[in-house]
Amino acid sequence: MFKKVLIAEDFDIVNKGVVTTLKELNITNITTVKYCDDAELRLKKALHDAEPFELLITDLSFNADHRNQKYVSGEDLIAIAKVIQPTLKIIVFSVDDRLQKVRSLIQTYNINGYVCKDRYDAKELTKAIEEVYQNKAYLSTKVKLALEPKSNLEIDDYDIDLVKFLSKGLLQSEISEYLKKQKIYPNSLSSIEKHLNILKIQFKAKNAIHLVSIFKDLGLI
Amino acid sequence: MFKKVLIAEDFDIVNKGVVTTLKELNITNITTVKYCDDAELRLKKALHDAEPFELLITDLSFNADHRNQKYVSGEDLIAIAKVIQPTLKIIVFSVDDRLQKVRSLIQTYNINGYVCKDRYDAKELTKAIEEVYQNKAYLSTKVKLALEPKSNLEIDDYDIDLVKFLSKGLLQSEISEYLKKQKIYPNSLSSIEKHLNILKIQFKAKNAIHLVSIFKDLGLI
DNA sequence: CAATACCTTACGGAAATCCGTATTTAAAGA
DNA sequence: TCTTTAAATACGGATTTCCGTAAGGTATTG
Repeated sequence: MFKKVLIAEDFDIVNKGVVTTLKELNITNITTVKYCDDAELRLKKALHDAEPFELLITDLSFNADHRNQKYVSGEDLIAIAKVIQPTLKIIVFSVDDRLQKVRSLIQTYNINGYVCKDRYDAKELTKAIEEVYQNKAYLSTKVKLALEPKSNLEIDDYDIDLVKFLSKGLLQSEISEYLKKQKIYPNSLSSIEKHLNILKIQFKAKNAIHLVSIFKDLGLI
Repeated sequence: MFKKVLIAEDFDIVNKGVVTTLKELNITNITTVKYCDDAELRLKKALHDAEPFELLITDLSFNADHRNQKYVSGEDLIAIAKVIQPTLKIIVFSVDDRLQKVRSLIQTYNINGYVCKDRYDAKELTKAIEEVYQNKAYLSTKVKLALEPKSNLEIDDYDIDLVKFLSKGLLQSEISEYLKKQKIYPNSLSSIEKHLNILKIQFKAKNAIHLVSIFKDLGLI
């Protein structure tokens, strides 16, 4: 079993829960950090001391607070971790169950496991650690479909961003301007209208306000 | 210290974290449930066996799954718990940090503590348990302001309803129609526009979508 | 390579909103 | 009762969204 594990998770209580779960697996050398920046330091130091971590378990979202941080998300952390120590095994542990997100993490960073925070997450986390230790990949049942071909019900980040812009009060014309500046396509007003319209149909929203409201309720934005 | 505690929390890992925290307080008689309905049964049984729980620590939101539930939220659970056992101490443990929510829980159910899931939540939860044991109330620093007198920024129910209607996708003209049917005044389209406009200025919202978004973030709707 | 399917973009008219101004109504005070 | 003040309503024009149609571009497939 893994000997040395790093946990990056901002909530105290979740940290405790993960530690308890690891101890049940007889893993004793456990380090926990509440900030991604701390995780980077720990990874570097361990490597420098020739006692590298074997596994990183990380959350995706970290609440911002008074401490100014270089890396603000689990994704940032994963990116830098893979640079520091390419062989490091990584399991993501997050409430986020969007297939799109999972898929992109697998494709971009080649993460080894993805466990959703959920009713039976302790069991799944345990299983994930065991599987990853045996060089297998592990995905929570909730996101197993991530590797399947895309379903047409899925919303991609582009569409989520559109709704997010709306929720911040931008006009559709302003969104178009912004996307053009960022060279993100499609960016015509017409396309934005169309995408939003499709979303409205998919989510049975009566209008843009309703759509934003639904997205907020679903936690998509 | 409390002898017998019930924890209602759907996520495994958080459950483990809370249990670990309680054990550090030398509380040994701990029951955890993942569904509100189970919590109700446990409370009733304990009372019937003349070994009632002294403290309930409950989350507010519970993910829905295949199991059909009578009580779907922590608030539902608190309501029924207070009926079953009015003397039960209750601490809410939630990520929700909306003052409006906290205030309403205190006023409606007279809960004893409210701890926000956050970076230092284990410490706060510990503190909350100790304080509540001494018959004091405890609120996380994040939501301490909930008990302060209402600021003049707070808005009346009429205005909140307007924004709520918007969030459900009603047109301003439809809202006007509805209010006329209900004989609620003011109900002219013009007045509705004006009220919404004042709200937009108060909350620095760029447009109606933004306003709804802000209201949702503040937990006003 | 042609047929097709799909996506982006463009355009125009209808509907809804935003916003300023003016008028009416209701409440409050002298 | 008469003024004063504030709120509710009415109205019009500008802006934005909504929605259908159509043209152009690109990738897929037989």
